[in-house]
Amino acid sequence: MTEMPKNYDPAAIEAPLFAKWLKAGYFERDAAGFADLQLEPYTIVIPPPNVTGSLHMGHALNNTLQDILIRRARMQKRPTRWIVGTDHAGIATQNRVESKLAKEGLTRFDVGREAFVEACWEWRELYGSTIIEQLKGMGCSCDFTSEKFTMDKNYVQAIRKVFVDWYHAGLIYKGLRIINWCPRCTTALADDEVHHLDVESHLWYVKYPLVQPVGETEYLVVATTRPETMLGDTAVAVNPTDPRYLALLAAGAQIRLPLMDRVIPVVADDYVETSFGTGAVKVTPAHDPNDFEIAKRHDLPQINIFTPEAYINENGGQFVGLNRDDARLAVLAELEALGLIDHIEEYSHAVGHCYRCDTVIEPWASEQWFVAMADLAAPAIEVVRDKQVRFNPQRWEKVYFQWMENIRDWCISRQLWWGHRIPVFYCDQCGWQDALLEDQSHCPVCSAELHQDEDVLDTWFSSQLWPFATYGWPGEPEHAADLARNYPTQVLSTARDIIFLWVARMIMSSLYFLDGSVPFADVIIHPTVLDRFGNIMSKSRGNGIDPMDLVGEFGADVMRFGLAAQVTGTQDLKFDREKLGVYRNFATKIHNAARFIFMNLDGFTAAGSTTNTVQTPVDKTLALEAASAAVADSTAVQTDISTVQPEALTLADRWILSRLARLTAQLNEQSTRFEFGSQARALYSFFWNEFCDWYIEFAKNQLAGSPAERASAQRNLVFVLDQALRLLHPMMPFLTESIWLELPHGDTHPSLVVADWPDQQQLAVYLDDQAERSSDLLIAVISALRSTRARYRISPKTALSVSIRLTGNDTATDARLLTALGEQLTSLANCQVLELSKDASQPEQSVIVLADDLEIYIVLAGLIDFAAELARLSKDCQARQTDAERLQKKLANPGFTSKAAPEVISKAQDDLEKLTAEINGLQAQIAELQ
RNA sequence: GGGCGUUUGGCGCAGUGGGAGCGCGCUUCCUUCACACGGAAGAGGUCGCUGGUUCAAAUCCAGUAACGCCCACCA
Repeated sequence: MTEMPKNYDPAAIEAPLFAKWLKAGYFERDAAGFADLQLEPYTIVIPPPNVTGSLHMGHALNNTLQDILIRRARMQKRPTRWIVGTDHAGIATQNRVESKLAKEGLTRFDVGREAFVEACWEWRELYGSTIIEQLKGMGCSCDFTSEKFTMDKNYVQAIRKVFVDWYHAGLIYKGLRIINWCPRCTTALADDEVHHLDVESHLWYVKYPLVQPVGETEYLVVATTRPETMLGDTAVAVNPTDPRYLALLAAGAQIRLPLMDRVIPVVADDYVETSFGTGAVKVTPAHDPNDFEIAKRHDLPQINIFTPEAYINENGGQFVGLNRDDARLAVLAELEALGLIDHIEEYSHAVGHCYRCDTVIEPWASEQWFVAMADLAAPAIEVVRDKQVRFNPQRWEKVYFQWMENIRDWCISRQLWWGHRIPVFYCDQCGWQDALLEDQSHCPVCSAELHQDEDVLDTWFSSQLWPFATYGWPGEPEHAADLARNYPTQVLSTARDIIFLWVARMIMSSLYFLDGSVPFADVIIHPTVLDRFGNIMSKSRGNGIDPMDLVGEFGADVMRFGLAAQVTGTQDLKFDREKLGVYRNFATKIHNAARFIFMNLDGFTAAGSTTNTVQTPVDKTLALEAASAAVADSTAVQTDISTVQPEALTLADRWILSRLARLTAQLNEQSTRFEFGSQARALYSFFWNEFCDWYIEFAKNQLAGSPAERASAQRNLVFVLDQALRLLHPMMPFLTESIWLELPHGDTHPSLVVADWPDQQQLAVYLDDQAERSSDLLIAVISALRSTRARYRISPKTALSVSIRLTGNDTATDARLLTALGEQLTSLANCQVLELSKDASQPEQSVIVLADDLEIYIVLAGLIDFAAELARLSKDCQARQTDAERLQKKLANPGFTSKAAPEVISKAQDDLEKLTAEINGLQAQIAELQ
């Protein structure tokens, strides 16, 4: 590879690489034979996106995180599978197809149920793969060979089994309740499918005349936010203890309901708060859940005044045919005309909206199917309490508990056509009814024709089975072994708004149907992706960003890394596309580091590098203890990570290898806690600030040195790059693969996708505190020289002389380390070292720069600006004096010396001593300059 | 009404008991043979506020303010 362009071009490499990976079968369970079948399988089920959907930023983030986990597990050789598929999304899909029909002037009723469902399937065939293709575009390594769908054949069987079992266990029942009705979707919704939004409205105080005045009282005033529902009022309720109404109650007062001319009672009910409004509540049993309960207690009739589309029906007298908004205006106008509006207050309250179409929900009395939740919830609470299922971050378990402990029965019937039809069959002849696993046409009792329930099930009723229905459950026995080996899955990653809708229900159904096993060990609740101002991204705000646009502009790797890097445990993610520029720069940096290495590999082959002839250390003065010995022993590092063996010959080599070992350990540790942001930052700073900024610079000297030095530098550059690419691969799969395939690492794996994850244990032999110390010393000296040059505008071409006085605790070691780095000092800072010892003296005409454990004297004969230098020294001295005073005060404090940890005290003492010496030195120099 | 989260340099964020870090932006210098999507050197913060615990608080506790999110049937 000789002609690498300066900039990384993702568009050119991503699609072909992905196609190659797919063709090779790397994403399938046994990863084309590379997985170690002895290891525990690693499975994630994707939260199935809606077939109607296209990728949004939340998906982009969520699927990035899952792919990071999956790719890493795959490189660790666990049998890995990321199960992918789509959700039939009852309401959403039905809405799409209905609006398509509407364009032809048709409704679903015009075409009929069968043809409509057929149209839904066609729609899915046409558009259902959009989001799957987008996942591929992001580089997601799902097992695309067996895509699942929540209406697959076996899935239908799963649904029926669950329904029938629960029905026969008495957990599913039908009942007349006030449910949430969406008049646009014309279906019932579950409580958690309703979004409550605060709406600025009014509280209307309406006079309800008594049939017979009680004393002076001729009417009651009721307060309401929904005056139009008065058409369905069947009582007025007051609190039985309310002194204002005791006389009325005693007299058995009755109301003549305005506009409807209906006589309704005044009832006493504890539900009524005396402090709100007038303490008198109009009771509309068919359109309010509380009123429904009051009506049950007082045996009041229910009058439904709405059609399914929320128009006033025939029970609404003169207002029949009006929609609910017009009805409100008309009712108010009429009441006003009759002088029955007492007064009006501004009032803001929460109003339910459909989570699919945003229409205002109508509480509606209706017969629906429910799941009794209490018995299912109890064990599901337990498994989270005893950590069989862990929430990450943990605080989300509180949200889960809160909901589960107050759980209400789940309305599962939907008045839709697209979905799993409720498998309950009725006989009109004899009244027989049952839930059946297989369709049946005739009554087993009287042989009359049966008919099936018209409703379909809530989409979440099928989604809850996703972790095991995707394994073919209950299609035993062929899937039983698969399920036994691979269940539970490892991780479920999702957004927080889905904890109730989905996560909780998967846990409950899994516990019930899979012998008490949980569906996954860890739940990751990832941050919400907000726009750059911190607003939720939404269609109505128009502030959404299409992830595929980002992939087009920056490449999938940059988007993935950028998203992962911004994940924290506590904050939502304010996403600014401009910020991706940072990560594009990082990708370019990686690209160019690789480019540099490729340009310097003349004469290098991986095969040549595998001869374990370790070169004699270049600097023999460095009889460096442990690390060198360990590395010289060729058995210390196995050859199955990469066949290129590094050589820790110089301090720089030892340093970068030590840092690499530390990074690997750190990533492994953070990964267990799902800390994606800190992993990304660790990778970023290792690669850029350590590998590129320093190691590659060090290596340039070695590359220009003897053939032995050059060969050693080459193999170390290849080794570290190879390892870094492995560590980066889960986050940036394309870029890393494109480089890795060209790199002569000697590894025979055909792709980084199935190569080995760096082995923390094997790398641990490179941990080397001394080498890390050496880089601190070197960097301190180089920085001192560079900043001095900058201050006095001294050209980098002007060679400088320095003397270094060592002031640390182990000056012998420091001297040795710095001596060994002399060559690096010369080339990176263009200087020569005059003296290096604990007794070094300050040369004539030099400036002093202090660093940790070093006093650096830089000879600047004829170059010093005395005024500037004096100012700088004074400032430096002052800062140190402030620190010294603080330490003196601290050490003089008996509380500190008696209570603080001994090491903390001795550190403070050391620091003070050091500071005092430094201050003396600085003052001497200041005196000299003055 | 209840719960959760956030508040650290201009902006976006790390940092959980021993004297604050990163990226962007900003200032100055450098187009020298990986990278100007670059390199080098700098400036910039009394860690929302008040009180407490502690020898020691950005970090623990209490209170308070602002912002955000979730749950909740006062019409």
